[in-house]
Amino acid sequence: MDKVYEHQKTEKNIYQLWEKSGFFNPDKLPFDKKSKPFCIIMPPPNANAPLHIGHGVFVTLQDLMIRFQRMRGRRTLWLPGTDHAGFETQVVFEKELEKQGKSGLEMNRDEFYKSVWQYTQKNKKIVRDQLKLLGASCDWSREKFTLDKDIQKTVYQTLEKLWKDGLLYRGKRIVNYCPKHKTAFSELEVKYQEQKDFLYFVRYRLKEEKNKWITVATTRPETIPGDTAIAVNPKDNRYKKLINKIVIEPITKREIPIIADKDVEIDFGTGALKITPAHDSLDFEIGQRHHLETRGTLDFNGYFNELAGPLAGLNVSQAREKSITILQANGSLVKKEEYVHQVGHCYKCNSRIEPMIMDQWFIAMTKLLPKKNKSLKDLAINAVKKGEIKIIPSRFEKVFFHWMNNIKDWNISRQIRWGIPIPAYHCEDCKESFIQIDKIPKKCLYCQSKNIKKDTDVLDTWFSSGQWPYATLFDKQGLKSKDFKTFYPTDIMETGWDILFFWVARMIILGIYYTGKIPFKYVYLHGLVRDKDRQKMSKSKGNVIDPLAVIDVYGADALRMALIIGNTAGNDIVISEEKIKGYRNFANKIWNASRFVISNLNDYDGKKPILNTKDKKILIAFEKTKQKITKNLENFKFSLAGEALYHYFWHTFADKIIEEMKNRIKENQDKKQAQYILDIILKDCLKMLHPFMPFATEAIWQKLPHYKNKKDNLLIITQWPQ
RNA sequence: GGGCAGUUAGCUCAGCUGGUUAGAGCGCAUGACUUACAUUCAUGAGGUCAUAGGUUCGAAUCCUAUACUGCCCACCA
Repeated sequence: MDKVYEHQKTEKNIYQLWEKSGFFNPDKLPFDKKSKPFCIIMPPPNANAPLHIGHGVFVTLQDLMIRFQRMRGRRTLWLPGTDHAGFETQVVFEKELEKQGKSGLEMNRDEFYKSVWQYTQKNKKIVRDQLKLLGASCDWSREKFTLDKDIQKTVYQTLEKLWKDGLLYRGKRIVNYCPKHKTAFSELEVKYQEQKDFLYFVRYRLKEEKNKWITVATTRPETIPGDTAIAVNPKDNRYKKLINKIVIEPITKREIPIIADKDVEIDFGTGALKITPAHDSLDFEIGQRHHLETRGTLDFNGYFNELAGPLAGLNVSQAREKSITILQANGSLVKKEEYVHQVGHCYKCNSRIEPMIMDQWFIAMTKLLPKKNKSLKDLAINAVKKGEIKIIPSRFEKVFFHWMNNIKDWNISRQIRWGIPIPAYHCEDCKESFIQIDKIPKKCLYCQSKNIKKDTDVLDTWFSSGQWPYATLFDKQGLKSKDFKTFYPTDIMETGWDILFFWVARMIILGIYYTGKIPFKYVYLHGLVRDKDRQKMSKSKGNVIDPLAVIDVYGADALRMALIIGNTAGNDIVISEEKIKGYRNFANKIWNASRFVISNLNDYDGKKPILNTKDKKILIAFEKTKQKITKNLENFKFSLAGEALYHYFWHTFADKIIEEMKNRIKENQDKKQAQYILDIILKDCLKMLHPFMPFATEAIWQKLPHYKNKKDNLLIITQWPQ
């Protein structure tokens, strides 16, 4: 054995050794067929970029659980995959094109799709190689991509079921529209930011009485041409007499009514609210209640149209300036006040989100399922309430309930080109829309007209990844597939807390809805990785740690250990090069302690000698340590388990036990007992360290004298010390 | 506006179903090339566990306030 542990020499060979064994595949494990299965479906990384250090966290934690359970004799499946990541990938890809001086707009739809396809295939391969470098013991024979034919088929079947159950509808609603990306988003993709603006007080003259006015407060005077009413609270004594009167809108001089609605806050501004149903969600709601016209004055490129009168052709900020000028000139602007409020922005490009009315597909979250007294929302809430699904740490259950209780219908239409096309058709004659998944329809489902058009939108990427736990386990038999029967519900969903709503909640909803069963029993939420100054890692800050570079210098085991220790559920973790270096040293410590033990076992027969009290005490203390470590692992306390191992191995086993036995062996005092203790403890330590630091421990295991010539004797499937 | 978390050694954090002198890693100081390992070893310094009350025989750990810090959620125009 070398004097220093050299990971570069070892890691690749060891991974190949495992792969060749086939033991990543649960069907090939030499365990009893009746032994309990254990399954984690890997959260699919986006196939649009190499992995970053944050991915290292999930890979390490999941591989840790997987290896632990495999060693405990469970038929263990860790199913890998990648995500096409619709909008995200399109944005990344277009940036790449830009760098080359090209534009996605130059390509037609098919060309664009094909180019992005190739791009993701390339990245898929990179991601796969990186996962291997990290030591991920996942079953590559079951690898999936969210755009695989079978996955898409399942996604369509879920969509069709929702449609047939009346839970999928198309409707003109206010959506969050990004004028730069020209697509609508769900609530979750909107980032609210505090912004300093002005609150403009604008007066509208009453039609019948020349000198009477009603004043509203607005931050968006440019939307005045879209006003179709002024609303006041019916309880507001100031305005009671004005209800149902007509006023003149001050920019395009249209006549609009004053109406009464309970949602108007008496105390805010003047207590009178201008209603622009086409460009504000509350206004839209009020507009619906009062059957007001929706007057869309902004087009999808972010410019005002002819309905905006004098503002036509301007963008939002130009229109705002011009509207103020007009209002000032005709005496309608009473005053303006500085005003700080929250404004929605696109989470990607930070453009201001424009609430717009669009025809989109929505999933009804609160509508009752057929023949059931429950909605999709209820299904998810109940599963967590009843404890069928446990979220770790449990404080996130509160957050989950809060979000679920206030959930809105989910807009799953995206106006982009990369993704799973929505299998929907619109009839030009009767204006109805319908879903058809197997073949392209020739006629309208409702009026038999042949004048139908395909929907050009794609599905929100979370709609497909929301079905990941069952879609990945299905084969042609769907619910009856062997893998589905064996591994579903899966055991643990391990992911970051930042996608609890985006992803975890949707998996729970869709999983229970489609299969009738929960998708997983536990949700373990890890924290985000930060640098040593607690800063979020990002390329623009230049503080990113490239996992590959780290592995190259310090080894995958060191990186894994650094990502586990100090990492507790739901809390962000801090990582620095010094920390990784420390665990590189630990790997070397394990190597050298093992080297010493192995070199002193030449004349050891492996039989258990009679031990004196002192030696027995050493073994009893070790038993306790083993129990503590196992218990911590069972309870998701990975950091504590790792720390205990680290500390025991270095400061008890290496510093004390080896030192003592070294002398005894040298002086030939109770030598057999000394050898026995070293052998026993080393082996069990290697076993327990294996899920944390798989490469070094397996490499050492292969050098243990007793196993030199035996086939199949891999640490990866060795039984966990009891 | 609502909610959640954090505040423990110079730094990063454990510990928190209450119980002996409060722990780790890194850093620091001093001394060692002792044939498993200098990616090492030995020894050591360093904390009124944010503040103020309370419960208790006993609190870093439970309760109540307060102060910072961070995060999440929300259609007051």
